Amino acid sequence: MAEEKLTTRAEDFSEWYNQLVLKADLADYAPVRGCMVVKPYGWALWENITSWLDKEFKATGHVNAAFPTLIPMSFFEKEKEHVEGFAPELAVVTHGGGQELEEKLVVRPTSETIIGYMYAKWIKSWRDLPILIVQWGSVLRWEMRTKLFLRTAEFYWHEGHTAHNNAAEAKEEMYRILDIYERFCLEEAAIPAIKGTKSDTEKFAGAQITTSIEAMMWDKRALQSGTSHYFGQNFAKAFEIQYLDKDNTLQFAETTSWAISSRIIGAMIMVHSDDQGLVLPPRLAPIQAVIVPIYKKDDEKVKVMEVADRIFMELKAAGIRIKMDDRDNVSSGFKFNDWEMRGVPVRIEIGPKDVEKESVALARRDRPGREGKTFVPQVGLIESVSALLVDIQAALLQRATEYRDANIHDVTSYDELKEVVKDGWAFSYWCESKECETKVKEDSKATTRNIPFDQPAEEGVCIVCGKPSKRKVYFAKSY
RNA sequence: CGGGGCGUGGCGCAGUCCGGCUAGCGCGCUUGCUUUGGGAGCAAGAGGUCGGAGGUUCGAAUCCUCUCGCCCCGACCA
Repeated sequence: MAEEKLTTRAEDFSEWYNQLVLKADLADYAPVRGCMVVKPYGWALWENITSWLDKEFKATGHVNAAFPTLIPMSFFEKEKEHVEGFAPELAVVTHGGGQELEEKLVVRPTSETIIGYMYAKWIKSWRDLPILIVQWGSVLRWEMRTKLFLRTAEFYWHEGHTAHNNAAEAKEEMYRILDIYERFCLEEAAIPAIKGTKSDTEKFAGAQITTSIEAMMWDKRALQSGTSHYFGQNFAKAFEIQYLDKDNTLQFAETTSWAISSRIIGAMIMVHSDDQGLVLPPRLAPIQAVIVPIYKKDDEKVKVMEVADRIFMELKAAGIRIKMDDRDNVSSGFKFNDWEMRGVPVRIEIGPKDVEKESVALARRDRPGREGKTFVPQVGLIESVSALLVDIQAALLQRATEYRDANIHDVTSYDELKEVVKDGWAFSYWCESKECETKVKEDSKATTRNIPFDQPAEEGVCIVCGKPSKRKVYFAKSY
């Protein structure tokens, strides 16, 4: 329950975030270092996220399956870059049933290796391809510094793993998924994420190409909100995923993997929420509208509840995710603040005056306080609430888009770049060399986020070294 | 792993430097009455042995040693 005010974003953004997650009832700290408990309200939000994605994956031919949590240690040693990337953050099981294990087992930090192993077993012929499997579950990475949702030791996600019989199709798959992720961000989460390619230093351990969607948080830091990788034949060679092609030649498969994690909840918080608490996009909100009945005496209560109950049933029947707040032990003022803290998009207040006038008060969460309140007739309320939900969804996306665009700056000199990334993103030409990328990181703590797919027609020169450059990249401090 | 902070009823804290009598306070919780259109009021209650272990002492939340854990800031990452 939300008892008191939040630290404001301007005071201390990190503290604001920590308090918000707890007070909005999304998650709690678990008794294990770096781990979180996702509370029912947070999980309901996650379920709305996953069900949309699940539907999209199935619509594009993917199927779900489950692979084990424990992976033999030796699997990690088969792909050189992969093991180097993940070795520092592995949790290892050394004992089982009171005995020391002959081969240590790793708690999966990601499942490329064990799925690669299984694919090698399953794939024999070109007829077995493509194979398009998604696993929903959790993984564990021994993180040094953790934060609820954004970076926890254990986190929840889906990981898609596909195998194909040619590179073009595998790359197409990578881009197809990235498009789904982008649509999810735009249409569902109201986050204007930018699609692009990761630099060599930022790409996934073992990938040939890593693409990402990058979003700007309220504090203007970037958050990688989804990734899609093309592995070429790296994992196929490490795990011997081979098949006989139509011409009877032995070929290595081309594989991909991709993921969006529970971190996306952190992104939604940091993009939309305000000093009153959580703000959720209506399409994903577990509760889209809450009814707060207001009354003084018992005879008022009877009349108010009669109307409130009727409206509740009507809106519920219309498919709106609605909640009746009939708590008798807290004041209506408390309820207003409480539901604002929890980010419910629309609040419907029904009091004696509304019963009389056959109206209700509608309050929209994206404009907190009294400013967001309007009075509308009870007749046609389904339509007015539905329209308001659509309007809020659009307003959140628009506001986030304007904010993002206002804080991305085209820069043409290195000094300008260093200045801009202190409080925003810089967009500039870059020669794609590791040296220039490292220099920027050392000088300003900003890293390359991604090289967006949409590029200007003309070419330019690298912001750091001045050599000719064909593509522009985003530089920003990131989470 | 380095730096900082913190472990005292469910939550937030005071008390710790300068040991001492019944370990306080706010919020929350329970019960009752009055309240309810922007975080209600009064009254009566319940609830802790002070993160853990050892030590010093007549006496330890307080001093000493060890230990466990959490949070924040930096180097790695969805």
